[in-house]
Amino acid sequence: MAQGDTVARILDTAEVLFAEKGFAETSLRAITSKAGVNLAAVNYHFGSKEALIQAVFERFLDPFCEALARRLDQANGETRSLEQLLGIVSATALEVNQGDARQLAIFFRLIGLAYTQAQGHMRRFLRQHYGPVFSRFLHLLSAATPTLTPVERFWRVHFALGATIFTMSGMSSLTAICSKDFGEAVSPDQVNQWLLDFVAGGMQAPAAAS
Amino acid sequence: MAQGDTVARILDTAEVLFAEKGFAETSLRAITSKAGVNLAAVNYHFGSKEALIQAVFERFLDPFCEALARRLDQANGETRSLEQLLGIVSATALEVNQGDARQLAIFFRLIGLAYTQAQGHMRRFLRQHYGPVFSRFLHLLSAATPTLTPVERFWRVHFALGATIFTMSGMSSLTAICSKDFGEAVSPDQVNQWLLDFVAGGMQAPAAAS
DNA sequence: ATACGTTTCAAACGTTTGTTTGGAGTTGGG
DNA sequence: CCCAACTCCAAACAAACGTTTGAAACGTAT
Repeated sequence: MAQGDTVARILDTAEVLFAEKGFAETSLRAITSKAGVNLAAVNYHFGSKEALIQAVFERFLDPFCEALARRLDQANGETRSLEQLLGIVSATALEVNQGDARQLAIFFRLIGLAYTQAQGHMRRFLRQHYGPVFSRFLHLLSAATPTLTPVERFWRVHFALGATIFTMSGMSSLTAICSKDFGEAVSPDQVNQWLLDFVAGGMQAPAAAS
Repeated sequence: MAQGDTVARILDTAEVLFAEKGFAETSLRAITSKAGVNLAAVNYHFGSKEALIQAVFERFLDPFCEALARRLDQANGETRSLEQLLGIVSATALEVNQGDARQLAIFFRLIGLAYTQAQGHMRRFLRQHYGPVFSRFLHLLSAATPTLTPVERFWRVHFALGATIFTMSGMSSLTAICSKDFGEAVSPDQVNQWLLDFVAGGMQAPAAAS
């Protein structure tokens, strides 16, 4: 057993198991035994299970938000279409996961879990740490969808978030079903492109007369 | 305490608590104490916690699928546009929940949980019981979106599912944020209409040249 | 009134959970 | 060389979990 970085081994294993089964369904014993470290290591290095969960999120969300901010800076001043803006987010997600499909699925699955399983402290943590970047993106999005009212845009953003998170977090099982039913394997890049088409179409859809 | 229907009281309470916190995070003690029944009542009437979860799903999914099939029958033969088809599903969801916004949120939250937290037996149960209705809807959807390839339609359906489930399941907290940020309260019906616009736009979006 | 099937109840069952403990290894500077 | 700081580990901790038990309470037909 390669000793040394117990912390990294715990984070690696916890990330995978959390993505697979959720937070409550993943015990510290499952994590530590699979990681090959002692049970007490989690409480020693992180303090508690909650702190471990936060550490897992920080490790993959910090680089993502930094990379996103960098790309937004880089494309600053240029006139950006909605497609360009969505493409930046997509490219950032691919960049921080180095194009690894498995890790990309974990990435989105964790984000989805944060949204659906987060109780109280987790939501506060996310908003405090990553609120500013999200606000900045929202501001740019406003410029790219000038015909929408703020309220309508608010809701469409969440529709788009739902489509993205939901699909990407279930990517592995969905691609399996897809190739079984249609006999053709689709690449994550292809799905990603289709998702961009869908979201762009939805964001720009005309408001129906009520 | 109104005695008599312990089973219904357990189902009512479990439904709410499951929707709030998920399956694993909701203990039988929390359910039974809030329902005002004895702890052993769950195992006596349902057999196990798993069986209780399935019973909760049956109770709200059976009426929904029956109502959906009825409406699809009723509109049979007519040429149906995509908007009409989506409207039928939406109207069915509203019908079985009697327009109650709170119950509608619970409805979608449970469906979302079934998708994201379901492990093995639950997926099989859902597919066995409700697969046929879903297949039938898919067939009608194919007719309404003739320009899409089967594979592309498959994925766009899941994008739409994600947008719907994700949004509706978080409806209560989202409407709270919305009214806080924009000062105006939006009705669930309004959100529902906006969602239909978004999904229709996404489903009919042109495929981008890669 | 008696007997019977059903339902409710308090209490305990054995597991599993997150967390804590005290001592054994390991490492690097005085 | 030795002390101090850090890390690891087997073991135990209290608490919470789903489940089971046996008796009490109930309504109903005999």
